[in-house]
Amino acid sequence: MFALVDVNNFYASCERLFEPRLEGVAVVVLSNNDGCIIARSQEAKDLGIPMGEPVHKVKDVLRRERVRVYSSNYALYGDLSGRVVSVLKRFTPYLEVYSIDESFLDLGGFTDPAAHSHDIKDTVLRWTGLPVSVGVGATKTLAKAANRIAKKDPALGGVFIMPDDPDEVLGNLNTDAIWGIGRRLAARLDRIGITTALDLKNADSKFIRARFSVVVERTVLELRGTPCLALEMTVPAQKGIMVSRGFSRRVTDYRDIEAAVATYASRAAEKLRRQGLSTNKMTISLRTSPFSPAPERYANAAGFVFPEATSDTTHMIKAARHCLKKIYKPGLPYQKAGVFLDALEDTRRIQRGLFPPPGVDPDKSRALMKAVDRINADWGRNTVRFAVTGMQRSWAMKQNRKSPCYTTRWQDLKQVGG
DNA sequence: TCTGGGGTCCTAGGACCC
DNA sequence: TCTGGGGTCCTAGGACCC
Repeated sequence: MFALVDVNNFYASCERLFEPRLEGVAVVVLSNNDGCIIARSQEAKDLGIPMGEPVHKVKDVLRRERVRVYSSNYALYGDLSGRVVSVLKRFTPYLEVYSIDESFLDLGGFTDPAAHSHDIKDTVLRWTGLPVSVGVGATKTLAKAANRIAKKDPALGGVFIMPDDPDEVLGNLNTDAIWGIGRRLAARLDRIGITTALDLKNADSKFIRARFSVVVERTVLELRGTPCLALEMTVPAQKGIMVSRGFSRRVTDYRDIEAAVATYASRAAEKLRRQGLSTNKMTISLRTSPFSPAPERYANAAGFVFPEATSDTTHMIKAARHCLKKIYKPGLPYQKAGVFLDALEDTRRIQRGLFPPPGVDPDKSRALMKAVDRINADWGRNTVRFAVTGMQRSWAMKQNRKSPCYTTRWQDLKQVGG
Protein backbone atom coordinates (compact mmCIF):
# COMPACT_ATOMS: atom_id res chain seq x y z
CA MET A 1 0.00 0.00 0.00
CA PHE A 2 1.50 3.30 -1.13
CA ALA A 3 0.60 6.85 -0.21
CA LEU A 4 1.61 9.82 -2.30
CA VAL A 5 1.85 13.03 -0.30
CA ASP A 6 2.01 16.16 -2.43
CA VAL A 7 2.04 19.81 -1.38
CA ASN A 8 -0.79 21.78 -2.96
CA ASN A 9 0.40 24.51 -5.33
CA PHE A 10 3.81 24.15 -3.73
CA TYR A 11 5.72 27.26 -4.82
CA ALA A 12 2.68 29.50 -4.45
CA SER A 13 2.03 28.04 -0.99
CA CYS A 14 5.66 28.72 -0.01
CA GLU A 15 5.36 32.39 -0.97
CA ARG A 16 2.14 32.63 0.97
CA LEU A 17 3.62 31.13 4.09
CA PHE A 18 5.62 34.26 4.90
CA GLU A 19 3.07 36.74 3.59
CA PRO A 20 -0.20 35.99 5.37
CA ARG A 21 -1.91 38.82 3.52
CA LEU A 22 -1.65 36.65 0.39
CA GLU A 23 -4.25 34.31 1.89
CA GLY A 24 -7.24 34.18 -0.45
CA VAL A 25 -5.37 36.22 -3.05
CA ALA A 26 -4.31 34.96 -6.49
CA VAL A 27 -0.55 34.24 -6.50
CA VAL A 28 1.67 33.04 -9.34
CA VAL A 29 5.35 32.11 -9.43
CA LEU A 30 7.48 32.61 -12.52
CA SER A 31 10.15 30.50 -14.19
CA ASN A 32 13.73 31.70 -14.46
CA ASN A 33 14.09 34.97 -16.29
CA ASP A 34 10.54 35.72 -15.19
CA GLY A 35 9.41 34.10 -18.42
CA CYS A 36 6.55 31.67 -17.75
CA ILE A 37 3.99 30.89 -15.08
CA ILE A 38 5.16 27.73 -13.30
CA ALA A 39 2.98 27.74 -10.19
CA ARG A 40 -0.43 29.12 -9.35
CA SER A 41 -2.51 29.38 -6.21
CA GLN A 42 -6.03 28.00 -6.44
CA GLU A 43 -7.36 31.53 -6.96
CA ALA A 44 -4.99 31.99 -9.91
CA LYS A 45 -6.10 28.66 -11.39
CA ASP A 46 -9.71 29.76 -11.00
CA LEU A 47 -8.90 32.87 -13.06
CA GLY A 48 -8.06 30.51 -15.92
CA ILE A 49 -4.32 31.25 -15.97
CA PRO A 50 -2.75 28.17 -17.59
CA MET A 51 0.32 26.33 -16.34
CA GLY A 52 3.45 27.11 -18.34
CA GLU A 53 1.93 30.18 -19.98
CA PRO A 54 4.35 32.94 -21.03
CA VAL A 55 3.85 35.93 -18.76
CA HIS A 56 3.47 38.40 -21.61
CA LYS A 57 0.41 36.52 -22.82
CA VAL A 58 -1.47 36.90 -19.54
CA LYS A 59 -0.19 40.37 -18.62
CA ASP A 60 -3.67 41.87 -18.79
CA VAL A 61 -5.32 39.32 -16.50
CA LEU A 62 -2.47 39.64 -14.01
CA ARG A 63 -2.91 43.39 -13.82
CA ARG A 64 -6.70 43.48 -13.90
CA GLU A 65 -7.09 40.84 -11.20
CA ARG A 66 -4.22 42.21 -9.11
CA VAL A 67 -2.48 38.86 -9.12
CA ARG A 68 0.63 38.78 -6.92
CA VAL A 69 3.59 37.76 -9.05
CA TYR A 70 6.85 36.26 -7.75
CA SER A 71 10.14 35.20 -9.31
CA SER A 72 11.06 31.70 -8.26
CA ASN A 73 13.06 31.42 -5.05
CA TYR A 74 14.54 27.93 -5.00
CA ALA A 75 16.51 28.45 -1.81
CA LEU A 76 13.20 29.01 -0.01
CA TYR A 77 11.34 26.14 -1.68
CA GLY A 78 14.20 23.70 -1.15
CA ASP A 79 14.38 24.51 2.54
CA LEU A 80 10.62 24.18 3.08
CA SER A 81 10.62 20.94 1.10
CA GLY A 82 13.14 19.53 3.57
CA ARG A 83 10.89 20.50 6.48
CA VAL A 84 7.93 18.66 4.98
CA VAL A 85 10.05 15.54 4.46
CA SER A 86 11.29 15.62 8.04
CA VAL A 87 7.69 15.68 9.27
CA LEU A 88 6.74 12.77 6.99
CA LYS A 89 9.67 10.75 8.26
CA ARG A 90 8.10 10.74 11.70
CA PHE A 91 5.26 8.64 10.27
CA THR A 92 7.39 6.00 8.55
CA PRO A 93 11.03 5.44 7.66
CA TYR A 94 9.86 3.79 4.43
CA LEU A 95 9.75 6.93 2.37
CA GLU A 96 10.92 8.00 -1.07
CA VAL A 97 11.45 11.68 -1.80
CA TYR A 98 10.17 11.75 -5.35
CA SER A 99 10.38 15.45 -6.14
CA ILE A 100 10.66 18.79 -4.41
CA ASP A 101 7.01 18.60 -3.34
CA GLU A 102 6.12 14.90 -3.45
CA SER A 103 6.97 11.84 -1.38
CA PHE A 104 5.84 8.23 -1.59
CA LEU A 105 5.26 6.49 1.73
CA ASP A 106 4.85 2.77 2.29
CA LEU A 107 1.69 2.38 4.33
CA GLY A 108 1.96 -1.40 4.58
CA GLY A 109 0.90 -2.57 8.01
CA PHE A 110 -1.41 0.33 8.80
CA THR A 111 -4.92 -0.89 9.47
CA ASP A 112 -6.76 2.35 8.79
CA PRO A 113 -5.06 4.14 5.88
CA ALA A 114 -7.75 6.84 5.73
CA ALA A 115 -7.35 7.89 9.36
CA HIS A 116 -3.60 7.71 8.99
CA SER A 117 -3.64 9.86 5.86
CA HIS A 118 -5.72 12.52 7.55
CA ASP A 119 -3.29 12.49 10.44
CA ILE A 120 -0.36 13.01 8.05
CA LYS A 121 -2.13 15.85 6.28
CA ASP A 122 -3.12 17.64 9.49
CA THR A 123 0.32 17.26 11.05
CA VAL A 124 2.20 18.62 8.04
CA LEU A 125 -0.12 21.61 7.94
CA ARG A 126 0.23 22.29 11.66
CA TRP A 127 4.01 21.92 11.76
CA THR A 128 5.05 23.51 8.46
CA GLY A 129 2.06 25.63 7.47
CA LEU A 130 1.90 23.90 4.08
CA PRO A 131 -1.28 22.21 2.79
CA VAL A 132 -0.85 18.70 1.36
CA SER A 133 -3.04 16.13 -0.35
CA VAL A 134 -2.73 12.40 0.20
CA GLY A 135 -3.59 9.65 -2.30
CA VAL A 136 -3.45 5.97 -1.41
CA GLY A 137 -3.36 2.93 -3.69
CA ALA A 138 -1.97 -0.56 -4.11
CA THR A 139 0.74 0.71 -6.49
CA LYS A 140 2.57 3.97 -7.01
CA THR A 141 0.59 4.61 -10.19
CA LEU A 142 -2.72 4.11 -8.37
CA ALA A 143 -1.54 6.29 -5.46
CA LYS A 144 -0.67 9.02 -7.96
CA ALA A 145 -4.12 8.77 -9.50
CA ALA A 146 -5.74 8.84 -6.07
CA ASN A 147 -3.75 11.93 -5.16
CA ARG A 148 -4.98 13.69 -8.25
CA ILE A 149 -8.55 12.93 -7.29
CA ALA A 150 -7.97 14.12 -3.73
CA LYS A 151 -6.76 17.46 -5.12
CA LYS A 152 -9.54 17.92 -7.65
CA ASP A 153 -12.50 17.36 -5.35
CA PRO A 154 -12.56 19.70 -2.31
CA ALA A 155 -15.32 17.60 -0.72
CA LEU A 156 -12.77 14.86 -0.08
CA GLY A 157 -10.85 16.95 2.43
CA GLY A 158 -7.48 16.33 0.80
CA VAL A 159 -7.45 12.54 1.12
CA PHE A 160 -8.54 9.84 -1.29
CA ILE A 161 -8.11 6.10 -0.93
CA MET A 162 -8.35 4.16 -4.18
CA PRO A 163 -11.11 1.55 -3.69
CA ASP A 164 -10.29 -2.16 -4.04
CA ASP A 165 -12.26 -2.17 -7.27
CA PRO A 166 -11.03 1.03 -8.92
CA ASP A 167 -12.83 0.55 -12.25
CA GLU A 168 -15.42 3.25 -11.77
CA VAL A 169 -12.78 5.75 -10.68
CA LEU A 170 -10.42 4.86 -13.54
CA GLY A 171 -13.26 5.07 -16.03
CA ASN A 172 -13.55 8.77 -15.25
CA LEU A 173 -9.85 9.45 -15.71
CA ASN A 174 -8.31 10.25 -19.09
CA THR A 175 -5.12 8.41 -20.02
CA ASP A 176 -3.06 11.59 -19.95
CA ALA A 177 -3.94 11.98 -16.28
CA ILE A 178 -2.02 8.79 -15.57
CA TRP A 179 1.55 8.97 -14.34
CA GLY A 180 3.84 8.06 -17.23
CA ILE A 181 1.34 8.85 -20.00
CA GLY A 182 2.13 12.21 -21.52
CA ARG A 183 0.65 14.11 -24.42
CA ARG A 184 2.20 12.00 -27.17
CA LEU A 185 1.44 8.59 -25.73
CA ALA A 186 -2.10 9.72 -24.92
CA ALA A 187 -2.59 10.71 -28.57
CA ARG A 188 -1.23 7.37 -29.82
CA LEU A 189 -3.38 5.43 -27.36
CA ASP A 190 -6.39 7.45 -28.40
CA ARG A 191 -5.87 6.38 -32.00
CA ILE A 192 -6.36 2.74 -31.03
CA GLY A 193 -9.43 3.47 -28.94
CA ILE A 194 -7.84 3.69 -25.51
CA THR A 195 -9.07 6.91 -23.96
CA THR A 196 -9.54 6.27 -20.24
CA ALA A 197 -7.36 4.81 -17.52
CA LEU A 198 -9.85 1.93 -17.37
CA ASP A 199 -9.34 1.21 -21.09
CA LEU A 200 -5.60 1.11 -20.51
CA LYS A 201 -5.97 -1.15 -17.47
CA ASN A 202 -8.00 -3.62 -19.54
CA ALA A 203 -5.71 -3.55 -22.58
CA ASP A 204 -3.61 -6.59 -23.48
CA SER A 205 -0.30 -5.89 -21.78
CA LYS A 206 1.77 -7.90 -24.28
CA PHE A 207 0.22 -6.00 -27.15
CA ILE A 208 0.95 -2.72 -25.34
CA ARG A 209 4.55 -3.74 -24.86
CA ALA A 210 4.99 -4.63 -28.53
CA ARG A 211 3.18 -1.55 -29.79
CA PHE A 212 4.60 0.94 -27.27
CA SER A 213 7.28 -0.05 -24.78
CA VAL A 214 8.00 -1.88 -21.58
CA VAL A 215 7.36 1.38 -19.75
CA VAL A 216 3.72 1.54 -20.84
CA GLU A 217 3.31 -2.18 -20.16
CA ARG A 218 4.35 -1.55 -16.58
CA THR A 219 1.76 1.21 -16.32
CA VAL A 220 -0.93 -1.28 -17.41
CA LEU A 221 0.13 -3.74 -14.72
CA GLU A 222 0.35 -1.02 -12.09
CA LEU A 223 -3.21 0.08 -12.90
CA ARG A 224 -4.27 -3.53 -12.27
CA GLY A 225 -2.72 -3.35 -8.81
CA THR A 226 0.46 -5.29 -9.63
CA PRO A 227 3.42 -3.26 -8.32
CA CYS A 228 6.21 -2.86 -10.88
CA LEU A 229 7.77 0.20 -9.32
CA ALA A 230 9.33 -0.16 -5.89
CA LEU A 231 9.89 2.44 -3.22
CA GLU A 232 13.38 3.85 -3.76
CA MET A 233 14.58 4.87 -0.36
CA THR A 234 18.22 5.45 -1.18
CA VAL A 235 19.04 8.21 -3.59
CA PRO A 236 20.96 6.72 -6.54
CA ALA A 237 24.10 8.48 -7.70
CA GLN A 238 23.39 11.18 -10.24
CA LYS A 239 24.21 10.37 -13.85
CA GLY A 240 24.40 13.79 -15.39
CA ILE A 241 24.61 17.42 -14.32
CA MET A 242 23.19 20.25 -16.31
CA VAL A 243 23.51 24.01 -15.90
CA SER A 244 21.76 26.01 -18.56
CA ARG A 245 20.13 29.36 -18.49
CA GLY A 246 18.47 31.82 -20.81
CA PHE A 247 20.01 35.28 -20.99
CA SER A 248 18.18 38.33 -19.71
CA ARG A 249 18.57 39.86 -23.17
CA ARG A 250 19.75 38.69 -26.57
CA VAL A 251 23.54 38.37 -26.60
CA THR A 252 25.82 38.50 -29.63
CA ASP A 253 29.24 39.36 -28.29
CA TYR A 254 31.64 36.45 -27.98
CA ARG A 255 33.11 37.68 -24.70
CA ASP A 256 29.68 37.78 -23.05
CA ILE A 257 28.81 34.27 -24.13
CA GLU A 258 32.20 33.03 -23.08
CA ALA A 259 31.64 34.59 -19.65
CA ALA A 260 28.22 32.94 -19.37
CA VAL A 261 29.51 29.53 -20.41
CA ALA A 262 32.45 29.82 -18.00
CA THR A 263 30.03 30.78 -15.23
CA TYR A 264 27.80 27.77 -15.92
CA ALA A 265 30.85 25.50 -16.09
CA SER A 266 31.99 26.79 -12.69
CA ARG A 267 28.54 26.15 -11.23
CA ALA A 268 28.46 22.65 -12.72
CA ALA A 269 31.90 21.91 -11.25
CA GLU A 270 30.68 23.04 -7.84
CA LYS A 271 27.67 20.72 -8.04
CA LEU A 272 29.98 17.92 -9.07
CA ARG A 273 32.36 18.40 -6.14
CA ARG A 274 29.54 18.73 -3.64
CA GLN A 275 28.52 15.19 -4.54
CA GLY A 276 32.02 13.80 -4.62
CA LEU A 277 31.79 13.12 -8.35
CA SER A 278 33.99 13.71 -11.38
CA THR A 279 33.06 13.93 -15.04
CA ASN A 280 34.49 12.33 -18.14
CA LYS A 281 32.55 14.30 -20.70
CA MET A 282 31.27 17.81 -21.18
CA THR A 283 28.82 19.16 -23.74
CA ILE A 284 28.32 22.85 -24.44
CA SER A 285 25.12 24.00 -26.11
CA LEU A 286 24.24 27.35 -27.60
CA ARG A 287 21.14 28.57 -29.34
CA THR A 288 19.10 31.52 -30.47
CA SER A 289 15.40 31.69 -29.57
CA PRO A 290 13.42 28.85 -31.15
CA PHE A 291 10.69 31.43 -31.71
CA SER A 292 12.91 33.68 -33.79
CA PRO A 293 12.56 33.89 -37.60
CA ALA A 294 14.29 31.19 -39.63
CA PRO A 295 17.47 33.05 -40.66
CA GLU A 296 18.24 33.70 -37.00
CA ARG A 297 17.27 30.28 -35.75
CA TYR A 298 20.34 28.34 -34.70
CA ALA A 299 21.14 25.63 -32.16
CA ASN A 300 24.29 23.63 -31.84
CA ALA A 301 26.34 21.67 -29.35
CA ALA A 302 29.90 20.46 -29.05
CA GLY A 303 31.40 17.90 -26.73
CA PHE A 304 34.74 17.33 -25.07
CA VAL A 305 36.03 14.10 -23.57
CA PHE A 306 38.49 14.60 -20.72
CA PRO A 307 41.66 12.52 -20.80
CA GLU A 308 40.94 11.69 -17.17
CA ALA A 309 37.80 12.29 -15.11
CA THR A 310 37.93 15.67 -13.39
CA SER A 311 36.02 18.01 -11.10
CA ASP A 312 38.47 20.89 -11.41
CA THR A 313 36.90 24.19 -12.47
CA THR A 314 40.06 25.10 -14.40
CA HIS A 315 39.68 22.06 -16.63
CA MET A 316 35.96 22.67 -17.07
CA ILE A 317 36.40 26.25 -18.19
CA LYS A 318 39.17 25.34 -20.55
CA ALA A 319 37.10 22.60 -22.14
CA ALA A 320 34.04 24.85 -22.27
CA ARG A 321 35.91 27.58 -24.14
CA HIS A 322 37.30 25.02 -26.53
CA CYS A 323 33.78 23.75 -27.34
CA LEU A 324 32.27 27.21 -27.59
CA LYS A 325 34.76 28.21 -30.28
CA LYS A 326 33.47 25.37 -32.44
CA ILE A 327 29.80 26.36 -32.32
CA TYR A 328 29.81 30.14 -31.98
CA LYS A 329 28.75 31.95 -35.13
CA PRO A 330 29.23 35.72 -35.07
CA GLY A 331 26.33 38.12 -35.41
CA LEU A 332 23.49 35.98 -34.11
CA PRO A 333 21.17 37.06 -31.25
CA TYR A 334 21.81 34.25 -28.80
CA GLN A 335 19.20 33.44 -26.20
CA LYS A 336 20.55 30.53 -24.18
CA ALA A 337 23.63 28.49 -23.42
CA GLY A 338 24.21 25.39 -21.35
CA VAL A 339 26.78 23.04 -19.88
CA PHE A 340 26.14 19.30 -19.48
CA LEU A 341 28.40 16.95 -17.62
CA ASP A 342 28.09 13.30 -18.45
CA ALA A 343 29.69 9.96 -17.61
CA LEU A 344 30.05 10.86 -13.95
CA GLU A 345 31.97 8.70 -11.52
CA ASP A 346 32.95 8.64 -7.89
CA THR A 347 36.03 10.83 -7.48
CA ARG A 348 37.60 8.28 -5.15
CA ARG A 349 37.43 5.61 -7.83
CA ILE A 350 38.62 7.46 -10.90
CA GLN A 351 40.31 5.34 -13.52
CA ARG A 352 43.77 6.87 -13.88
CA GLY A 353 45.42 6.99 -17.27
CA LEU A 354 48.73 5.28 -17.87
CA PHE A 355 50.15 8.59 -19.08
CA PRO A 356 48.84 11.42 -16.91
CA PRO A 357 47.71 14.50 -18.84
CA PRO A 358 50.54 17.04 -19.00
CA GLY A 359 50.41 20.01 -16.65
CA VAL A 360 47.90 18.42 -14.29
CA ASP A 361 48.88 17.77 -10.71
CA PRO A 362 45.90 16.02 -9.08
CA ASP A 363 46.99 16.90 -5.55
CA LYS A 364 47.40 20.58 -6.29
CA SER A 365 44.13 20.65 -8.20
CA ARG A 366 42.21 19.07 -5.34
CA ALA A 367 43.74 21.40 -2.78
CA LEU A 368 42.92 24.47 -4.84
CA MET A 369 39.31 23.46 -5.40
CA LYS A 370 38.87 22.65 -1.75
CA ALA A 371 40.12 26.10 -0.78
CA VAL A 372 37.86 27.79 -3.33
CA ASP A 373 34.82 25.86 -2.13
CA ARG A 374 35.51 26.68 1.49
CA ILE A 375 35.95 30.38 0.88
CA ASN A 376 32.72 30.50 -1.10
CA ALA A 377 30.86 28.51 1.54
CA ASP A 378 31.98 30.85 4.31
CA TRP A 379 31.77 34.17 2.50
CA GLY A 380 29.06 33.62 -0.06
CA ARG A 381 28.90 32.28 -3.60
CA ASN A 382 31.28 33.93 -6.07
CA THR A 383 33.53 35.45 -3.42
CA VAL A 384 36.37 33.96 -5.44
CA ARG A 385 35.83 33.09 -9.06
CA PHE A 386 37.58 32.98 -12.41
CA ALA A 387 38.06 36.28 -14.20
CA VAL A 388 36.74 34.86 -17.48
CA THR A 389 33.30 34.49 -15.88
CA GLY A 390 32.90 38.23 -16.38
CA MET A 391 32.52 41.44 -14.40
CA GLN A 392 29.40 43.23 -15.65
CA ARG A 393 27.29 40.18 -16.44
CA SER A 394 24.54 42.16 -18.10
CA TRP A 395 23.35 38.87 -19.60
CA ALA A 396 22.54 37.32 -16.23
CA MET A 397 18.95 36.24 -15.83
CA LYS A 398 16.14 38.46 -14.71
CA GLN A 399 14.57 37.92 -11.30
CA ASN A 400 12.79 41.13 -10.58
CA ARG A 401 10.18 39.88 -8.19
CA LYS A 402 12.01 37.58 -5.85
CA SER A 403 10.84 37.16 -2.29
CA PRO A 404 13.44 37.23 0.53
CA CYS A 405 15.21 34.00 1.47
CA TYR A 406 13.32 33.92 4.77
CA THR A 407 14.71 30.63 5.98
CA THR A 408 18.23 30.54 4.57
CA ARG A 409 19.69 34.06 4.89
CA TRP A 410 20.00 35.98 8.13
CA GLN A 411 20.18 39.24 6.21
CA ASP A 412 16.83 38.61 4.55
CA LEU A 413 15.22 37.73 7.83
CA LYS A 414 16.28 41.06 9.34
CA GLN A 415 14.81 42.78 6.34
CA VAL A 416 11.40 41.37 7.24
CA GLY A 417 11.64 42.66 10.77
CA GLY A 418 12.27 46.10 9.30
C1' DT B 1 10.02 43.27 -26.50
C1' DC B 2 8.79 39.03 -23.61
C1' DT B 3 8.35 31.87 -24.14
C1' DG B 4 12.25 27.54 -17.59
C1' DG B 5 15.64 24.34 -15.90
C1' DG B 6 16.59 20.45 -14.46
C1' DG B 7 16.48 15.18 -14.58
C1' DT B 8 15.27 9.83 -15.83
C1' DC B 9 14.72 5.65 -18.68
C1' DC B 10 14.17 3.09 -23.02
C1' DT B 11 14.86 2.00 -27.90
C1' DA B 12 16.93 1.75 -32.31
C1' DG B 13 20.78 1.61 -34.92
C1' DG B 14 25.67 1.59 -35.89
C1' DA B 15 30.27 -0.15 -35.04
C1' DC B 16 32.66 -3.66 -33.66
C1' DC B 17 33.89 -8.51 -31.91
C1' DC B 18 34.41 -13.78 -32.90
C1' DT C 1 20.65 -15.79 -57.69
C1' DC C 2 23.34 -16.33 -53.78
C1' DT C 3 25.33 -13.16 -48.92
C1' DG C 4 25.74 -16.50 -40.87
C1' DG C 5 24.64 -16.08 -36.29
C1' DG C 6 25.45 -14.48 -32.21
C1' DG C 7 26.98 -11.08 -29.13
C1' DT C 8 28.56 -6.16 -26.71
C1' DC C 9 28.99 -1.34 -26.31
C1' DC C 10 27.97 3.29 -27.42
C1' DT C 11 25.22 7.16 -29.01
C1' DA C 12 21.34 9.85 -30.43
C1' DG C 13 16.82 10.71 -29.96
C1' DG C 14 12.33 10.33 -28.00
C1' DA C 15 9.33 9.90 -24.39
C1' DC C 16 8.28 10.97 -19.72
C1' DC C 17 8.60 13.42 -14.96
C1' DC C 18 8.50 17.77 -11.76
